[in-house]
Amino acid sequence: MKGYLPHISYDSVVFGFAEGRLKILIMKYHNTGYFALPGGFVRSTENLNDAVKRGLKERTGLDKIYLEQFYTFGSVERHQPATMKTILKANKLPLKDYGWLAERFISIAYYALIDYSKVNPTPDTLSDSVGWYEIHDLPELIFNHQEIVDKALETLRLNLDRKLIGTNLLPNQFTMNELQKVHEVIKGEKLRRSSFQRKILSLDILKRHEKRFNGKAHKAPYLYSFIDNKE
Amino acid sequence: MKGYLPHISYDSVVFGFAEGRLKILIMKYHNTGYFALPGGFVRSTENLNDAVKRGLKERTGLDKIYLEQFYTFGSVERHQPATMKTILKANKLPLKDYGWLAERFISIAYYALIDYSKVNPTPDTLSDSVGWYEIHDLPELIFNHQEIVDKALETLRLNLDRKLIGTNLLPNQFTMNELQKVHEVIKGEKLRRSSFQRKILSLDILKRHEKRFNGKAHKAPYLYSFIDNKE
DNA sequence: ACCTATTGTCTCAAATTGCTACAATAAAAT
DNA sequence: ATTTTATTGTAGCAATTTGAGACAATAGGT
Repeated sequence: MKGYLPHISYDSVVFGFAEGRLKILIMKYHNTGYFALPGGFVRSTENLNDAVKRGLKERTGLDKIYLEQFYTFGSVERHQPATMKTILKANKLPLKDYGWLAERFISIAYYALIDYSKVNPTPDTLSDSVGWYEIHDLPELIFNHQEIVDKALETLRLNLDRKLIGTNLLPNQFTMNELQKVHEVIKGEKLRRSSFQRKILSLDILKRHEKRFNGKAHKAPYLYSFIDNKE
Repeated sequence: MKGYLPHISYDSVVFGFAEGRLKILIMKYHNTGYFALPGGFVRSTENLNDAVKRGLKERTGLDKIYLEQFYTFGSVERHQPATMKTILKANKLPLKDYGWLAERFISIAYYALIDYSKVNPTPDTLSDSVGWYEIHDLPELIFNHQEIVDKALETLRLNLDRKLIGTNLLPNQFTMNELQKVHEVIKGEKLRRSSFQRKILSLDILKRHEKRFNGKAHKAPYLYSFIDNKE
């Protein structure tokens, strides 16, 4: 317990984009072979959203993260005390102090969109690694974490056009082609180059910068950045 | 405590449609003048979703309800122990047994869509009335319940076209005009009759029945019902 | 028999999207 | 220096969807 709200946790699906693929952060627990989403708990006098931000800062080193709550998982089937007891034992943590971790939790799930290149994945005390995994090639995850990932991707897909969030997965400046690839990998389908470009530009949310000369033997693309406020 | 998960509650925004208006169920607490959304708590071995269904069944008498979770509110500002203590005092409930109600709660919010004509609003032990209020003409609500209502309506608006849910607010059979009014009142804008009709019919989700003769001096409209499964 | 309000549907204009084509161009190849 | 190659920016037209109005059909009143 020690200052945290009992039975309440959060899980986060941290999306990054690299090598043309959509990736998420997965933790591996010490000496168990168990894989899980990064998660945490809420202090007794802490805002839920702040708790999640705090946890993400610890795991990624990033401060201002695009973050969205998408579902709260509250089924009793989620509760698998044996799994958590195995993890505690592998970490030599006494049940008397840490047994509360093996109780039932209702977990609020968030997804985050971050610039892959800026992240410095940092394990916590229970885990010996935090790493990037391609979203369609994940190891087996504990509890219902695979379900959480699936729902995160589904929600991201639905929100992609409504909110203008693809840019959160890219560096400050990016080419139209990179943005299109982000959209394609989230939607899981190829998009027409000319239609995509026309659509995005008509939204008036991008600022055009100088070209990027990348040494390739063809016309150099313009760089764009996302315009936040436009009054 | 007594078998419930501490610090966890749910709130429900129950939508109904009557007199061309969108309404929701609001409870009034005994002897206090406090108004609130219908809510409740989760038993230690109960699915979150089942807890909400159980509560709605008690308040409305309905069994199969269209229900959707839309957000979990976890800010500390929600916590206003003085308000809850006033309610307990007005109900002559001793703090020693019921003080847990005045602690901090993280609340999972759901909205429900129901057939207004089928509901039988039933108060619980703390409240002396449950009644329908037009969504844009609510009394002042406790805690952050107004924020919850606002977010429920916003989510309903976003889901209206994506999911095919307008029919859940109407009786089994309804006219195209009634369905259009439901859409208009949720979106907060007038819709074109011919475009609306064309759009809805093209979805192939409605079955046409006989006409409804309502004694008015004009052409009688067809009745429709929602088709669930179509293979 | 005519009038009135509403319904179901058609039509054409306007806007959006799908798809192809083509000139521009950065650097490698000749 | 010229040609070649891969990619980019954008124009143009077809196909589709949506907006807006019009009109015949009709249930019941006058």
